[in-house]
Amino acid sequence: MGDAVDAVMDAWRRERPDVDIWPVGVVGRIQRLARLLETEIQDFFRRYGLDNSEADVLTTLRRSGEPYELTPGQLVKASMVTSGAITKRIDRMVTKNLVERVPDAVDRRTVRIRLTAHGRQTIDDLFALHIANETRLLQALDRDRADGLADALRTLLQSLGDTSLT
Amino acid sequence: MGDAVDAVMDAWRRERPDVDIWPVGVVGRIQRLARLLETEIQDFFRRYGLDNSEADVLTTLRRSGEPYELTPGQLVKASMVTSGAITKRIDRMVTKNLVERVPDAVDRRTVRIRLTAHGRQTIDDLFALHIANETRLLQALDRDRADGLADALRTLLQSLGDTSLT
DNA sequence: TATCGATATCTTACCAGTAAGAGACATGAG
DNA sequence: CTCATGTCTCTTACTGGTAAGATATCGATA
Repeated sequence: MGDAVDAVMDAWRRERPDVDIWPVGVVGRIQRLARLLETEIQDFFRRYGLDNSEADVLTTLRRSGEPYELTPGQLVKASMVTSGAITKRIDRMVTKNLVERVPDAVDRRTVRIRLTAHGRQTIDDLFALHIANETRLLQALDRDRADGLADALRTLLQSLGDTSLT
Repeated sequence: MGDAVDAVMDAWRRERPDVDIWPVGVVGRIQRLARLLETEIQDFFRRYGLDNSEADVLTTLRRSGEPYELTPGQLVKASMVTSGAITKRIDRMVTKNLVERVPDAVDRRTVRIRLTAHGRQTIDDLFALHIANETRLLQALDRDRADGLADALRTLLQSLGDTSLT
C-alpha cells in the first residue's frame, strides 16, 4: 500500500504508458508534503495566537541575533514573498506589538524592523516547542534517513540556485 | 558552501545552542523546494496560457481515464484545496472551454466535470513536455538518489496519513 | 410516505499575496 | 555640484483561496 502519489503514478502509467513519469515521484511528494507540513505548523502557531507568516518574520529576526532587527528588503530575501506582502505583514505585526519600525540613522530610504520585547519573548517561548512539533512530524524517519533526505534536498536546492538568503 | 537552509541552521546554532534544530534541515528544505518548483512549473504552464491550478484540474481529469470526468467533490479530494476554490477553478475553466459541467443522470446533487475536446487536446499536447521540464528540474540527482529521495518522502507522507485521493 | 440526518455543490464575505509602479532618497560620473 | 540612475519601501488594483454556511437532493427509517 503506497501513498497518494503512488496512486497518481499508477494512473499515469495506465493512461500514458509512453511517458516515463518518474519525476512525479519526487516533485509530487515535495508538493504534497509541503502543504501537509504547512497546515500542521500553522495549527501549532495558531494555538498561540500567531500565524505562519508572523512566525516566519519572528524567527527570521530572532535568528539574525542582536539587536534583532533587519530591513524589509532583507526580510523579502529571507521569506520568498514579495515586498508588498512584507509591508502588510509588518503592518499587522506592528498593531500586535510584535515588531516596531525604527528609522535608519544613515540611509533615510531604509527602515529597520525590530523585535519588540513582546515579540522577542513570544518567539523565545515558542521556539523549542515549535522544533519539538517538527520533530514529531518527522518521527517516521530515523536520524540516518532524515540526514540522507536532507542531503538529497540540499543537492536539489543548490542546483536550483537557492544558496543564500542575502 | 551549503544552501539557504544551511545558513538558517548555522544562525540558529549560534543563537539557540540549547535547541537541536535538525528537523529544520528537512522541513525547511521541503518548504523552500516546494516554492521554487511551483514557480518553475507555473512559468512552464504560463507559456502555454495555463496556470498551475488549471493544469492541476486538467491532469487530474486526464489521468482518471475515459470518459475524463470527475465530480467537484473528487477534484477537491485530489487537489488539497477547498470546495470554494474548486468551484471558482471550474467557472474559469468553463469560460476557457477547457471543461464542461454535465448533470449526473442518477443523483441531481451531483455534477460531472468533463474535459472538453480542447481541454483533452491541451493536456495531451503538454504532458510530455511538462514531465521533461520536471526532469530538467531534478537533473542534479541521478536516478538512484531520486529513488531514495522518493522513498523517504513516501515514508513521511504515509506517516502523515496521505494515503489516498478518494 | 413523511421526515430527518447526511451529502454535494455553490455562495458570500473576507484576506494574504502578487505585479507593477510611485515616491523618496542615495550615489557616482562628469 | 548636478543629474541620471539605482535602490529602498510602500501603495494600488486585483486575484485565488478560505471559512462558514446556504441550498438542493438523497436515502434510510418509522
